[in-house]
Amino acid sequence: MSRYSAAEIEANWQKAWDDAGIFCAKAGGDKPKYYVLEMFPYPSGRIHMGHVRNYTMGDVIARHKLATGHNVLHPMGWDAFGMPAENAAMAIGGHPKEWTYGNIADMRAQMKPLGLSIDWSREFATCDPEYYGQQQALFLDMLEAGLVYRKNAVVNWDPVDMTVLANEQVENGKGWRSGAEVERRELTQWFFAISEMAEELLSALDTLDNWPAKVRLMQENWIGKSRGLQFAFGLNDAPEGFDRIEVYTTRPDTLRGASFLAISPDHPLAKRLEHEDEALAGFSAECRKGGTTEEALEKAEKRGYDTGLTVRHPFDTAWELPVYVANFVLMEYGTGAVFGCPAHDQRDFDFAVKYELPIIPTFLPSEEADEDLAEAFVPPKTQPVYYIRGFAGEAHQTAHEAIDAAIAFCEANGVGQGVTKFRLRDWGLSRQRYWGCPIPVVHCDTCGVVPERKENLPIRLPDDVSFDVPGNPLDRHPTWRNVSCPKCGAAARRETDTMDTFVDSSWYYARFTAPHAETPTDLADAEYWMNVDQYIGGIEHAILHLLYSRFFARAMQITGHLPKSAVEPFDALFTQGMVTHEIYQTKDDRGRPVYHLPEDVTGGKLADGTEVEIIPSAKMSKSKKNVVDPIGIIDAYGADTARWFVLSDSPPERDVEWTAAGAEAAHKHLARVWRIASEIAASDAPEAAEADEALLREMHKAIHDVSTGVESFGFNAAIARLYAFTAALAKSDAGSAAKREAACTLAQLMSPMTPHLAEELWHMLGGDGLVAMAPWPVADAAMLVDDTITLPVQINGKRRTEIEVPQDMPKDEVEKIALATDAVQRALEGGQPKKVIVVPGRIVNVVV
RNA sequence: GCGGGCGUGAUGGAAUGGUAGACAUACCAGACUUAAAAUCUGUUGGGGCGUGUCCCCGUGCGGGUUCGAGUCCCGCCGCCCGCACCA
Repeated sequence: MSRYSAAEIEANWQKAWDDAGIFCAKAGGDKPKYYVLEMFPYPSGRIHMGHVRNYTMGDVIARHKLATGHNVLHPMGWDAFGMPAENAAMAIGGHPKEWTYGNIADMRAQMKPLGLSIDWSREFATCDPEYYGQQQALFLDMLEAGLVYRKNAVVNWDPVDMTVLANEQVENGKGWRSGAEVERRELTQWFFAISEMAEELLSALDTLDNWPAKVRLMQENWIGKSRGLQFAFGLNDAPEGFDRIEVYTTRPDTLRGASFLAISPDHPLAKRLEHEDEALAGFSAECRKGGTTEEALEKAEKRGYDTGLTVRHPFDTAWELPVYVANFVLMEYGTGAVFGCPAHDQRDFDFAVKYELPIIPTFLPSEEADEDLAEAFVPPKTQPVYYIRGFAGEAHQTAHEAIDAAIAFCEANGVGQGVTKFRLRDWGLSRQRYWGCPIPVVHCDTCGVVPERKENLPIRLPDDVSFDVPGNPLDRHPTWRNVSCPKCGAAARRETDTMDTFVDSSWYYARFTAPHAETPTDLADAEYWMNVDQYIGGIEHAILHLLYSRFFARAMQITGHLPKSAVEPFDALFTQGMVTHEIYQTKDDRGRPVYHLPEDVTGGKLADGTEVEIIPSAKMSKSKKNVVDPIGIIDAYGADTARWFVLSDSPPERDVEWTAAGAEAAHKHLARVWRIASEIAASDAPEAAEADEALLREMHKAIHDVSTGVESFGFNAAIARLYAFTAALAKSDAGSAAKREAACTLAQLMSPMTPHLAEELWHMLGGDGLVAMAPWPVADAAMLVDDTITLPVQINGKRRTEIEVPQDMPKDEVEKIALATDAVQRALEGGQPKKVIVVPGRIVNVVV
């Protein structure tokens, strides 16, 4: 071979790794274990650059850990249930199962050429009956433990996908997948009791030191803990059973400014009143119709319906407040009833103005401030305000202090009690879909809901289904649902709902530790491999997947499927950025945008010479046609080039822009490294003491910086160092022995990023065995510091000159030399310096 | 509205409070070549003259702390992300 040929090299070395079986993980042994996992892909059929970046990062970690003497687990699988398979079946015919397994085969074939250090023997798809059968077993155990239950609830119904969605899957009132406006329906559904663990899921966030603060914060906000007062208003002329209206408030300090009570149209009292009040029924119906999108809510007028009823203020039974049914009160949060304090909430203020209700301030910005407010006075959180109707007498207090005082006052006077509430709702898992894990229960007319017997698992999805009509094919299957009751043997019906696909991905990491176990997990294997030491994936899973997984890890502990040590599933989390690309656009004759693929654009022009408009980089998407296919890049340059490029340039947590020029440059560099190494392999230059020493120093600095970079997700910085080391090696006058040593080290340092080229270099230079298994080089601390160093000399904090001094020269001597320099002498003008700061090895600063 | 993050050359970006712009891209110049490609070498934040191991300015804007601030603090401006009729 006379030049770098990725195609030849990569296939060979992949085979060599396979033959040696070096990525096959076995529990046990003396080495410390290391479990690195990237979020497994949905088998859409094609890998994209985002996958390449994600899996390359994981691979760098995995290979580095392998080389540093760890027993590494690095598995891969498929998040294979879900809507797209059914949509494909509806659109192009065929069966979701065939579509999915076909896609998995295609994607596996596209992924293999990347040369990832994956233990493919552990591969599974969540749609394998062996996997979802164990998930059903897990479900039954959770059912027994009271972690899953059934209830009648108002749910989010996606009219396009014709299924229920979890709260987490509704974004701005629209289905996360279909984008359709979500409707409210009342259905009997299965729920995971995640809200029972709210406090634990919240407080344990503090232990996740190696998670991005942003993700922890997002989860904290999602769990939404609040402290407030729950109390009741007494209702005058109450219908039976409604003499007390429960209210929850986080601002009990404003209770003396209350001027009305507002209840949700879905509040039991409102529903009761509807029967006798037609106008109210009409009002409520209209409220329910309104959309829940951000825009709709923004525009929607805050409206109320005066029920004519009144409540008594808890502090003064003679003080009566009107009761409204209002369109802005949610039944889902708190108690479905709120008191309005117009003085300190703009919405309540507007409401009060509209319905001519009193505006009573409880506090003011200062003692001098006017009590007549032109708008609501919302106090700053941390600054004290002047309470005129407070609970600690008239006082300057922060809202925080006042709230505590109010709760204490109310509790002491028997008006309600302080309570903690969470925003987190239970996770509805029922989906009215075919391509998901069947919920293993049976409905019996006499026994009710009966869990399946474990020996009947897996409850397999039937193959003979059709998708010619919308809805759930399981529901209309002629025989599948007809079963006998596991308890009494009478004719019964199988549950036709399947599980939310987020269930599948909530425990797969645990299954990887023993993918063929006859139970969901094997405790010994789980004990050995868990927790995942490093998890890598997109920030888009910050809430849903990661919160559900944290819940499942706990649930699996309770049901005995994970050891006590595995409370949190993921010890460290890294969220990587996206791969973006410029968008190329022209306009058609009606002025509508037409997008063009990057490969069709050269120098800003199409093949026919038409200029394209270049729109700034954005996430690669089919609709904008700014997609670069990894397969094309691997064919043209090889996997190592693609891997090198996605790691260079941008820090891994940020987006990286894919450019043709950048990919080409990456390839040029790899070719250069190959050339330099082959020259070194062929040369027999004599030793050159000084140059040899200089090169070895460079080498040890590179070892240090690359090791640090790889360990701290500073891949771009590690690569920058490798560029510099390569340049130093190319320029060096060292003898061939020293050069060979340096080149071998270069191969080792490059091996996590460009494993195939690294093996080739290693082999070419006479390295022993596989570089993948060679012990990672260790930097010699003595070689990291030069004997003489260049110290910058500042005058009044500005760099003016520099001095060469021995590395270990005492401070006072360094100071003398610095003061003797021309620049300092000039600045001193014969006088004495006011102060001299010498930071050893860093800098000298002379203050004149 | 609430919460968080970011702002550095033409571009992506580097910089434990210690030489701002590493490394790469792009551009320009040179070597090799009949020529191009490939390869190699060099220059490139702005300005000034006195062309120097020179001086001034420079990390969104304004202030502060410090011997020293891209980095820490306060206040603005801009962009991005998350949450949101949450009581």
